[in-house]
Amino acid sequence: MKKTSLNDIAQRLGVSKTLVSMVLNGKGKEHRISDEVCKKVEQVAKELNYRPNQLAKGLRTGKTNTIGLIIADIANPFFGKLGREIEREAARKGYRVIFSSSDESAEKSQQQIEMLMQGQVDGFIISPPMYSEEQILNLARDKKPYVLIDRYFPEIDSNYIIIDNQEAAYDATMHLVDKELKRIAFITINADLVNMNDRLIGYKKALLDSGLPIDEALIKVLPFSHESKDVHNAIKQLIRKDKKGTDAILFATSKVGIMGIESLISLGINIPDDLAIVSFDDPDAYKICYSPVTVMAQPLTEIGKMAVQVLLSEIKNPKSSIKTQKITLKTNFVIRKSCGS
Amino acid sequence: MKKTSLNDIAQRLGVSKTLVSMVLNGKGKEHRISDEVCKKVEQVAKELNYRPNQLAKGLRTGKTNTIGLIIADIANPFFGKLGREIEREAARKGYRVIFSSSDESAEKSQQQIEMLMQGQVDGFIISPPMYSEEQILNLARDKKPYVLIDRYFPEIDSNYIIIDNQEAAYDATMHLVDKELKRIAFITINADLVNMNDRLIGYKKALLDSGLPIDEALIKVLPFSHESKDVHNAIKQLIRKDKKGTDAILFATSKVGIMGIESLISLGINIPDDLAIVSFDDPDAYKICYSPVTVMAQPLTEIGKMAVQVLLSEIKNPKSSIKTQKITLKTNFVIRKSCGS
DNA sequence: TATATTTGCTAAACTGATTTAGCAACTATT
DNA sequence: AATAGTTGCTAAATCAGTTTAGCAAATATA
Repeated sequence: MKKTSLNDIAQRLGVSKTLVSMVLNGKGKEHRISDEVCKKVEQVAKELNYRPNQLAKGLRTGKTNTIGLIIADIANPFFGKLGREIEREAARKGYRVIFSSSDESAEKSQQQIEMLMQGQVDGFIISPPMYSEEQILNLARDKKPYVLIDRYFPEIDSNYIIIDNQEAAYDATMHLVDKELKRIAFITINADLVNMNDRLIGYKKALLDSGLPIDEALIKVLPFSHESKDVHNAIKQLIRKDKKGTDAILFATSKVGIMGIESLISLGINIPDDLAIVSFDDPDAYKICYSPVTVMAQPLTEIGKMAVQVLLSEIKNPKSSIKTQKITLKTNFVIRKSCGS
Repeated sequence: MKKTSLNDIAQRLGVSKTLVSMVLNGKGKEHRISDEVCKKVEQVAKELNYRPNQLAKGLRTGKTNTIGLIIADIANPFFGKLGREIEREAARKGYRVIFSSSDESAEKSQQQIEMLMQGQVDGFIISPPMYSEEQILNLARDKKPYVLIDRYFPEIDSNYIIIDNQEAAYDATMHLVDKELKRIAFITINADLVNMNDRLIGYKKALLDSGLPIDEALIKVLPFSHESKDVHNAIKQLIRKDKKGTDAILFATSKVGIMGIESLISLGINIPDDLAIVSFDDPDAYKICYSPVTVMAQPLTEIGKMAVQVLLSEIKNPKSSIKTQKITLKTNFVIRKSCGS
């Protein structure tokens, strides 16, 4: 049972495949094909269960209706949820999505972009790893539509959808300040990424605006490829009894936060009585902690939708690439028990 | 800056594109192309940064080096992690992965399969939703390679990779029995899927083998599209003080388990003192509960690897479709605090 | 020396669609 | 009646590769 092609339909009806193609693309009227013939073509197409070969179509038209999505790790719930939203919106617009996890490695992301550049995707949605500026510039040079998400490169004029990281960190910190907490720690990762930087800036700004000192001992920058033990060490340093101690911790990512809570539990620290915590992102895990975690949740549905929309607008109207779309969304602050309600 | 094609290379060297194609596919020797020419071709290809157009290649060869993955929901950490493993193994073998979330809907899965059947994937890895037997049979009829994961249809002879759900549920239940817990509840979902059925069977079998009665009041079958409130109601019924109460709960999925724990927390139930719990699957959330959850973890890396390997073996050697590969893997029982000890 | 084989390469067909250019046959206009 | 325009359709080019069949020249064999 071979797949039916345009030619099969054409031959069966004794017409040209040109005609069949036109009719099935809804251009029958436009090309003045008689109604009678149009109907016959459509009927036979249905009968033979015709599905156009997307490869042939793509080869000829240069469009594949496929989006390449490059994120850090699809197993990370943050990217999983974001990926789902992107998939959903793309499907709504008739697009498929190819996922690739870059593990935050510029090298892998480079390989993946190259692989997908070989005529298989119409554009990219990318959460670019550190030091991948070159790749992004290459995309622009090759006139391949793309949108960055989660972070961007300030020195590159590109489309992007991000959240206001500075403001989010500022608000989260201020919430802790308002609870009369004085020694507020910040645990983040050593990533040379604009979003991480902005979170640090927001945190510091909030302290400054509140007249609190910025104590470098309270700012823990974990190695980029951080593991449980790195977080555990940082936390042990923060809660050392002989030092002045810590009243609260702001976690820069949920990955760090989850490890952090694991660590705090193992140390017998009571949240929020001994220590208040607030974290970026909102994984399920935070809802079933003994003290559910107050979070700065990202509007994943919005981000996904906007990313697809911006990308498609660029795919469909390449001239618009003159003016890039830079979109900053608001976060949702969700107050739970972890910072003392 | 147009993309360079085979022809560009051929013209620049004054040779045929046939030759260039042969050389770049490593068939220079085989076709007795002189070493000198081979070298020149390779050099120019590198110079012009030549990347073959995969659409053209796919059109001619009928191979796309792409796998279609259809799962319930990529935002669900279970499928996220599994997807990641599949992606990893596929990449290792030079394959890309197109993800599609079916939301456990046969209709959506049908649409997605159809979409991807249009010449874009070489084969499928599918976690088939209920009542999608027809689609699977169609795949077989169209001679499209595929592998089922997580569940399968007993009446269809197909490749699949699953875990031993009966044994897993049996062991989990037995662990609770060994703790001298008598009234062991089972919360599952109303899914007409072989994996869910097997879990129920394993649970019942363990009770029988232990001489414990099977009390239907302890078996809560939630609606298929279950929400928090469904779980909450089930749990309220289980712990009603006027009834005999419940000593332990076995959750059939982590989605149910997470909602269940949320519910138990809100009701002020202490785990494991008031109630022991064990769950299938092992999301991050279970590690940072107040009482980290004892789980029956699935070997996701194994499942992903095997799925890709079985699929590729079938893609590369279609005759082997005579004998299907049915693989059942062992689960890992991870004992944590949630069931005492 | 004549024939057979090997070497090194190419032309053309093919995959399955879209798109351009254009051809009959018929109708309308002058 | 001659010209112009419309209607309804098709042939062929095109996208960028792979693959088949085969050719001329060089070399080997009888």
